[in-house]
Amino acid sequence: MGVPVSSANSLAVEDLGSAAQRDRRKRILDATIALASQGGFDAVQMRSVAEKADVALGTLYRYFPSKIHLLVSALQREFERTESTLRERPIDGDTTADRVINVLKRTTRGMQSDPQLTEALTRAFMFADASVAAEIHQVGMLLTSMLTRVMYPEGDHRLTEEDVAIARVIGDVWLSALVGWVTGRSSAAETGQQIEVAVKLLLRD
Amino acid sequence: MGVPVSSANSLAVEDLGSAAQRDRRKRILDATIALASQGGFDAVQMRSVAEKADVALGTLYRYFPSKIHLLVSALQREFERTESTLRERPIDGDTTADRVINVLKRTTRGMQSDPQLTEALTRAFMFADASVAAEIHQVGMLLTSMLTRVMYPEGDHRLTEEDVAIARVIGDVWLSALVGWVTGRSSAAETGQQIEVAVKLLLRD
DNA sequence: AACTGAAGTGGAACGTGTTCCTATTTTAGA
DNA sequence: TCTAAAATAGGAACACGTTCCACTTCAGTT
Repeated sequence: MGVPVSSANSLAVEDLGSAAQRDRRKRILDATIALASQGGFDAVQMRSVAEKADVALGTLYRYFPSKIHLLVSALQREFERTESTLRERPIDGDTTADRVINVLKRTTRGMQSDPQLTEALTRAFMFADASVAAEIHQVGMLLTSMLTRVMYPEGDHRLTEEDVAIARVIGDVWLSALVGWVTGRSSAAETGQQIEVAVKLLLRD
Repeated sequence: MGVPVSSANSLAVEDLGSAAQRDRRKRILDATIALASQGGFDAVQMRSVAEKADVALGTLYRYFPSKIHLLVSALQREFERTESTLRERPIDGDTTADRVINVLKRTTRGMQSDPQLTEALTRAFMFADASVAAEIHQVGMLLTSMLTRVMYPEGDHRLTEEDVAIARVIGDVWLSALVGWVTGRSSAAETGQQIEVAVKLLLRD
């Protein structure tokens, strides 16, 4: 058992020994983002990704066992970036609710500025089946922890179960709102509204 | 332009003139449910559905323009059944929260008793893109109205915007929980728990 | 009863995700 | 340095969603 959890799934960065391999992985994800950004989910075709990343199709599948794994991994990388950006700058807003709303709206605006990319990543996330559970779980944790940190920026706050539950519910609403926006059911404004209402319902302190 | 809205989408029951057509539509949805129930999303193959429904592939596509439309329409029919069953029997529970929790848990249990079918329908619903917006919207409305009715069983209650917002949030959480269960990220017990916590947070009266 | 357009049949064909195979290159260890 | 194993390249082949086409059947009109 030298190989960890990810053996059955995407090759995580930690699993990759050589610099060349890390570079290949990066090239693949870059190509994925570029194609998604330009043409959305349908434009991310495995042959195109392979070609753009200058990698054989078989190699692509060795790194990411399916299109969904690939896209969810891309989402994960993007999300980690967002999260670390967020970690740096202070969060403005007096109340807990305000801070959460600010952060979510800012993040949502960011995603809406690249609709095709958001469509691709969101749909992959939602379509993922059990085989992608590990990656999905990662993203879910990241989202929840991002939210709890925004709720309680002081590092010393001890999270109750209720805090975590609230963060989870907010995350759920955010995802639903995003799906609604991606599928053209709701406008950007409505999406923001939807999140704001939910947060205010949940965080009335 | 004799054909209404649904021209670009699935043929709704109302659009179908002859009894033979209504019957074909029914056969197709029955076949879909049967296949989904047996093998989930992947087992619902358009050729199999056509064969099982005793209909040509082209005809299947005339009735439902894509696999996703087909599955979402099946979901809609199932959901309407659930809803009308629910409408008959009285809802037990003293508080609003209790009633909502009871109904959601009962419904969830029902879905969990046929995991493959639930997987197929849920994934189709989540994967749907803009072209299925009409059908998805229908289902969303049905869910929200089902929830508000459970919240206020007396017909005379006047719904506030907040009531509707709460119903929507609960619906979002329910969907997320379902997706989590379908993808093996959470157990049936956790799913119930998740819903219960959210409802209690939102309906503390 | 014959005519006409819509609906249905049967099946070929195409695109893209996925798998698989062989030859070549790279890497690690002796 | 040499060699075996692992990784990659290149690409054929397969599966299933989707499209398309030629033909037949059906329903309504004259």
